Amino acid sequence: MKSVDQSPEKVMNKLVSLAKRRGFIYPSSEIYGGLASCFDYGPLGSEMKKNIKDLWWNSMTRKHRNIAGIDASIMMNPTVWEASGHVSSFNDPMIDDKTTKRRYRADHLIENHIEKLRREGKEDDAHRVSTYYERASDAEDPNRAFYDIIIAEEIKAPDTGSSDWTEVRQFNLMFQCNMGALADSSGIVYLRPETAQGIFVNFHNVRESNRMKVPFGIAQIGKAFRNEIVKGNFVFRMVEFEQMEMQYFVKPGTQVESFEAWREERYNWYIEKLGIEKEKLHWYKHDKLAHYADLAYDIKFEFPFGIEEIEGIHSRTDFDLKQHQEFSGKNMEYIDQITKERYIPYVVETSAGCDRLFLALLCDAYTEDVVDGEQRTMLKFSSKIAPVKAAVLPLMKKGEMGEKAVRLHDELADKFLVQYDDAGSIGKRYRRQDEIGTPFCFTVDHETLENNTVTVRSRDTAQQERVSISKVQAFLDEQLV
RNA sequence: GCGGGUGUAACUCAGUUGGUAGAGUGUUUGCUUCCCAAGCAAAAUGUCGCGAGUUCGAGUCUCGUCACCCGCUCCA
Repeated sequence: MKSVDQSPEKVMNKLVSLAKRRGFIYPSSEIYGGLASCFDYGPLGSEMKKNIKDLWWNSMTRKHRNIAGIDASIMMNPTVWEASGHVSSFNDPMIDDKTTKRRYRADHLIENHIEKLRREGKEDDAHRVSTYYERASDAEDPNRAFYDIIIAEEIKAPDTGSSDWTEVRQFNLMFQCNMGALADSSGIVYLRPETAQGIFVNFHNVRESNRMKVPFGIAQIGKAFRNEIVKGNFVFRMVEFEQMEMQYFVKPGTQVESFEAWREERYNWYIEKLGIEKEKLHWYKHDKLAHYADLAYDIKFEFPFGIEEIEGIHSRTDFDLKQHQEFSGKNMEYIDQITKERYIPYVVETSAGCDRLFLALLCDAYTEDVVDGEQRTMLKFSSKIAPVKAAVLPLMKKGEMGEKAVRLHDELADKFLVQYDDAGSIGKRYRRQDEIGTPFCFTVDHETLENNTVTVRSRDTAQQERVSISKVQAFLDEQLV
């Protein structure tokens, strides 16, 4: 009964409006017109996100004796990002051609132009442009200066010959900010574009304090920031997002074996722990590898807008630790005390997008069906991730039913997130809970007053059974495992 | 980034040739003593995305801007 007959935009629109109406996700700073690609988690959203993170954290740290969790700072010594390659490989002045929609490095265009002039024997022109170019690089606004040269020299795109230029913009995926009161380059720090580096720089700290032996892992949940050019698809691609990452350090040569083991474990987590439909998960093998990787697979999910990545499992080799050894001058080797071997460990990374997973679960759970001839909207969350675990509803709010229901609610609230609702007809209250994915409703009714049992109404089937009021907590305990 | 579309109540939307803002749903309160969005009565909620301009007068026309959606493009 999934709404497969609906167009993708329809489903996404419904999800976005449901998410806002019921307090899962709001646009950020909405009263000021919002901010591109930023969203806030509301009361239900933040509870659900916490459930996701707790599940991940427990299965990745507590269930593994050789994995420890950390929470590194978002801002780090800027040299970290030089070592990781983030500064050098994505910090370029770019210019777009509006007609051909191609993008070029502005500095490359000018350098090529100078070379071309030399080849054509126009040494004077080449020298002149070259002088401008050198000055431009040191100018207060190099982008503007590059742009002025490109326009003045009528530089055209090398491949298309077109020259319908936009402004020159600095394209850096990292957000910069200034630490300290002075806004000069000396105080520049970055908001981390990935959480992984916080783990790598703490390799020895964690190994030492937790007496870790290879193979071991370090896990972390935290925010990362990317100044994306393309934003959109609700919370799928945000500039501020939360990663759930684990870096697993292994002996060189054993990385493939470890990689396969993690692939299997991570895939199964989605199906077994989160209850995502297997048919909606897909593997994607990277053919083009990032500079640090020797093997990379993504777990993708069938969103209404396409099949997109929710987790990457990458074999990162010893690239990161090696880089940090070189840039920091600190030895990043691991010493095996038994075999006396010394080596820089290889790393297998599992990196999941928390917000993407949130969205995947929302999409996966969205269901429209018919109960007694009436259409209903329901979020069929697994009970572990459902934000509200149960609702307590007095059939009638006045009198003894209301009092008993309040007592039951208060009792359950010690342990579970439960809602109390006495407004409107009982049917309407069930539908309210269906819409936010609450697995169970306990209704205090006439029979409760006679024999202290309540009606348990289950979300998925709308079926009812009776359970003793004293056993409600045990019932939930059992159902929510 | 480019092109197209959209923006009015919490949600979905209407709003005529420019003349002081509407509906349905939802929410709240009361009644109804209730097991799947029932009914009756009442109420609250609006920077008409934002800013300029034209006009005696702008939700409506013009320009700019922001946000979202679709397509393309890009993507460590």
